[in-house]
Amino acid sequence: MYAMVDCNNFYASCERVFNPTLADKPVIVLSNNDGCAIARSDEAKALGIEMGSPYFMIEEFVRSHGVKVFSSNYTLYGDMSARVMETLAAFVPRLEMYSIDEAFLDMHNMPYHTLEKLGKKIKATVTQHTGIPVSIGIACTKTLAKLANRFAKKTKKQIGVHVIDSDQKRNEVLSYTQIGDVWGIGRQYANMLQRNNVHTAAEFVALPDDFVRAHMSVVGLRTLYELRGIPAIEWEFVPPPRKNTTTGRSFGKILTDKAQIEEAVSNYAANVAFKLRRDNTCAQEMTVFLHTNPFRTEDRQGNFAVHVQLSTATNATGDIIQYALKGLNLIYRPGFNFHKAGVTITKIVPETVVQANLFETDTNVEKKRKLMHSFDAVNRSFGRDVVRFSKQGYERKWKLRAEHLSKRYTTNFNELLTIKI
DNA sequence: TCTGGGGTCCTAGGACCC
DNA sequence: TCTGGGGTCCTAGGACCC
Repeated sequence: MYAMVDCNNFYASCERVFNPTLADKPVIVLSNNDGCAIARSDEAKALGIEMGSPYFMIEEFVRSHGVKVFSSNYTLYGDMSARVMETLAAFVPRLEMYSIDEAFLDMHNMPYHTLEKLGKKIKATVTQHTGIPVSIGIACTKTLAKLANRFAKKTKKQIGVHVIDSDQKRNEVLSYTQIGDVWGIGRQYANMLQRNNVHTAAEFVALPDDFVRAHMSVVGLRTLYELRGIPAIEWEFVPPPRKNTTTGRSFGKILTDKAQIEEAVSNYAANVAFKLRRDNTCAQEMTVFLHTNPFRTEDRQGNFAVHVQLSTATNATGDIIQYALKGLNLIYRPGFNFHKAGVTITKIVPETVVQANLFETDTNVEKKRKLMHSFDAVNRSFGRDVVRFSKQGYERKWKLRAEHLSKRYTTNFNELLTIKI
């Protein structure tokens, strides 16, 4: 059996933990650049604020309804996530962290009649340890556990736990679940299925295998089996190595000036280099991209990208910045209103492979590695990037907006929660 | 003025090889 | 009538997830 544990309205819940006055108030959390609403408390959902609503469109509404607004504070959410995961891990032999706010728990060998009770215990303990409310679904496949989780959230809010341990309970959840709410079935497939008179998960499981294979490939077939109670999606207790990694962002405002774009791209490159070092990997190939804003229909549009081969795989910030700027130089055109840029590492290799390369000609490799090690250590100790490369600049005209940022309560000594007594 | 960011997997089709 | 057959590798595009 699989338990799917999912934090309710995770980002909004994190903000509430450190500000109890928000307890029953509508709360939303905005995406990078304060662009869209990406997390909403139940109260905010009840007001009709949709997932992904552009903030500038709902700003008036939000103000007049007393909705509390936060910019994304990923440092805080990441740390809270680690605390939730740590709590969950104590209950089971193995756990798969599926996303920042979700985990599958291995409930293998646990007697059916104890599952509901255990679920409740897990939920209560997470609340006690972290203050984050969770919902739990338990079933014999991952996809059914996901559905059970959603069922618990929607129909058993107070209990927050639902176990599918019989055909009757499985049928109940399948009939309840709209086809588009099934894990693995997105908007395109939901539309296609509805055109074929399939509206619920129960109707979906009755489809012939051939139909699903033909219209939804083997991925759809896996979902079909999973809903029938046959496990078809493997455990991933150890996350597989990344195949690519991106740092790309919208600028805080439109940029046309090459020097400013270079500064932004240098910072994205530095960030990507940091991620590589954190994972003990190096970049072998990268893509640099530069986009205009598709919403500004009055502007001339252009999406430019170039693929860059690195002569030697590296994760040194200086090297990565150099390659990224070389790429940028190839794609930059004057006369466009640029809005977003980024660096994607498209071929990642383990650090150890690079070190073992007999044909390595760059004698500075070891020196650079030590330099970057100290570089990271210093920045880590300050909790921000105090040591920087000159190309990263200090003007930061491209910088993101974050006008509603909460504090990093759990990871920065200068931002601890203070209580007046 | 203002519309997020970061991933994965599968398939079809073309290039190329013997 | 009848235009080989069987592979591999790569890429672009489309679908999905949070």
